Amino acid sequence: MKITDVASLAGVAPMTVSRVINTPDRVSPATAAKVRAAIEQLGYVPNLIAGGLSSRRSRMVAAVVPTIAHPMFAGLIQTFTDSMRVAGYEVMLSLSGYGENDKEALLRTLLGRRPDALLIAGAAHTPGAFQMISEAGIPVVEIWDVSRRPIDMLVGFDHEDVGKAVARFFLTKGYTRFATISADDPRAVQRTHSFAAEIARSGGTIVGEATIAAPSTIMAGRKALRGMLPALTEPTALFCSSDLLAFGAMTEARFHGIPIPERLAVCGFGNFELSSASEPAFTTVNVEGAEAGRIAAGFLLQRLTGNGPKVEGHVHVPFSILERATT
Amino acid sequence: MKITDVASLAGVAPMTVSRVINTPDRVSPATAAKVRAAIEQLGYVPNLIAGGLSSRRSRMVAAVVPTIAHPMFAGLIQTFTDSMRVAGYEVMLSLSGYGENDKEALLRTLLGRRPDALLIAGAAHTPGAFQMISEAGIPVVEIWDVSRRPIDMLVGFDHEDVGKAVARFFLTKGYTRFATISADDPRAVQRTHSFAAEIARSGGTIVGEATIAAPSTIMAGRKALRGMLPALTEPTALFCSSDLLAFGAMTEARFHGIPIPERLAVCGFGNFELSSASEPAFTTVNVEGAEAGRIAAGFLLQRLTGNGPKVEGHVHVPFSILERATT
DNA sequence: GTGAAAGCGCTAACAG
DNA sequence: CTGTTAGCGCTTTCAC
Repeated sequence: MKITDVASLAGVAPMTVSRVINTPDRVSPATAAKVRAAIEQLGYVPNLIAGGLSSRRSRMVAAVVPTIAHPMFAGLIQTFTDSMRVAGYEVMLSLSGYGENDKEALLRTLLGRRPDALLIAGAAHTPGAFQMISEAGIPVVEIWDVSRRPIDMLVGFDHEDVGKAVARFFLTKGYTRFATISADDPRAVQRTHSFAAEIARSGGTIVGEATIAAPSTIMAGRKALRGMLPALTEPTALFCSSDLLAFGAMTEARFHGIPIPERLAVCGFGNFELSSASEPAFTTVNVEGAEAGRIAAGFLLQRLTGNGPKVEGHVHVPFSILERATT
Repeated sequence: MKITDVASLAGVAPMTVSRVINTPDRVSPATAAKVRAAIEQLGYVPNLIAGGLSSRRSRMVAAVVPTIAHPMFAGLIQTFTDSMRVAGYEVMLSLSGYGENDKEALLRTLLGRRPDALLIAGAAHTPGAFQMISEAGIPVVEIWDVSRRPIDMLVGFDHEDVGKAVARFFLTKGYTRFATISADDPRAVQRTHSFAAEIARSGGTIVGEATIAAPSTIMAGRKALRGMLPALTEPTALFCSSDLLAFGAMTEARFHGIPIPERLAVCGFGNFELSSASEPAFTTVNVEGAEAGRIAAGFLLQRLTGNGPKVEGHVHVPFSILERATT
């Protein structure tokens, strides 16, 4: 079933059918109705592959994120997809995982489908990946990470700022002993190191440090806390690189009769539903993923529709510490 | 940068470049090396759009699932994507949400890109959707739900069997009073109704029934349990349509001093990490999503590679009740 | 093992 | 407002 079939049934030229589908304003209502009837009758589904080849616009954008299990990414992808869809672009979602192993191969097949734009998380691109993206000649938004040298546009936040802010938050509350549980992915490590550095700068003591292999799980949090049990004889403030780790740590702490927050204060990261809905609700860092998705879509659309000047998109997404019952 | 550029740099015909990329066996090693050098030098990324139009094979399959927040779907998509990728197919993932509102529009744009195959969750297709899928002329696997009349192939399980199995499980343990908390999506309702029917058939009493709007959340579980507090004066067995609801219910119950499992036995659904890693770990129903993904990919690939007879794929995915500390 | 010609289904560009 | 012509970049098919 192709456009010529519809055209001959409706008694018009193929180009007119194309116009009815893509630019209905430029067709008289009468012929449009005829064409639509033919489309309906034949169950015609336009071949976007052919259309894309001809127009050099795929009406599709590629999005690469490590996971959407994280609420920040889930929210981001949700609003990004919604915003792009409204503007007539479909989002092709690829989950890259946290390993950077075959990202170049992934990019090759992705770019081979000639997306009109690219959203990509994590700025740790290999030189090859960097070059492929640059040479694709499409607008690019990098998210999640504040890179030293963005390829094009950027919507992110500084992970070091987060670690520092949590440290200051704890210090202001008067804590002097601290511990961390962190996944080993680069961003989590950045947050954790920055936290530790700020603590050290202020004369605090780190009494426990645990690192677990990404991705974070509740069980990993439980196990990590079990390992630092001996250090928790005096009041300690714990910063976890994920709410899952924080929840696991709290679960294990309660299991061992450690009072929260009296003996163990806890702050997580991510604002998972778990952080607000479990008992006690725990303090965490919230990053506005949904807002980031909207901003990223806005940047790309501004380029794609070509209105106005070439924007130099570069935005820091706000984050905030949500204080709850564990600090 | 196109295939003719590579061809002229390598001093061969475009067709030879195409062969080096797609069927390297049919090219002499010497010319292949020349061509590969040219590809490398130019940073050539083949245009899969053009290739797809010409060959009528997009090397892409579309997958439609309501969400990947659910571990069953997450596992399914993971193994499905891996299996297809190994066979040379990219997966285009679309999240449809639980509403069936604009599924037809979604399908139209999806099928417009001419995927070579389709994986689709939930069998509640509108007549229009059903027709579009049938007429696409590609292999289709429906998952998650055992439909009355599958479009093509099917990998699923019977939600009514799950409800019944959980009812029998509770009955065998000697419970006589029961309650349910269920999301209002069709599959959850099926499980819950089947559970209630089996309980009624065996003379048990349903002392509480709560329905919440999908998607399930921990908070909704807490709130639902709060509403049935007056009914929980005697030992009761609770079946929740999701582990999130079950965790919420348990959290609220403990908050009100209701002993688990003495006064409230709990069984969830989904085998989220929460069910095994929280304290106490709770009983739940596990569905082998990962296995389902592998099976679905196998079905599709058997059709796509065209080896052997036309399979009539129709499989029930196994589920099991994982008994833990709450029953 | 390699090349030449033709065309996949659609739309840009230009006429009328 | 509608139609015609000429490709988009690749692969199929057939020759050599």
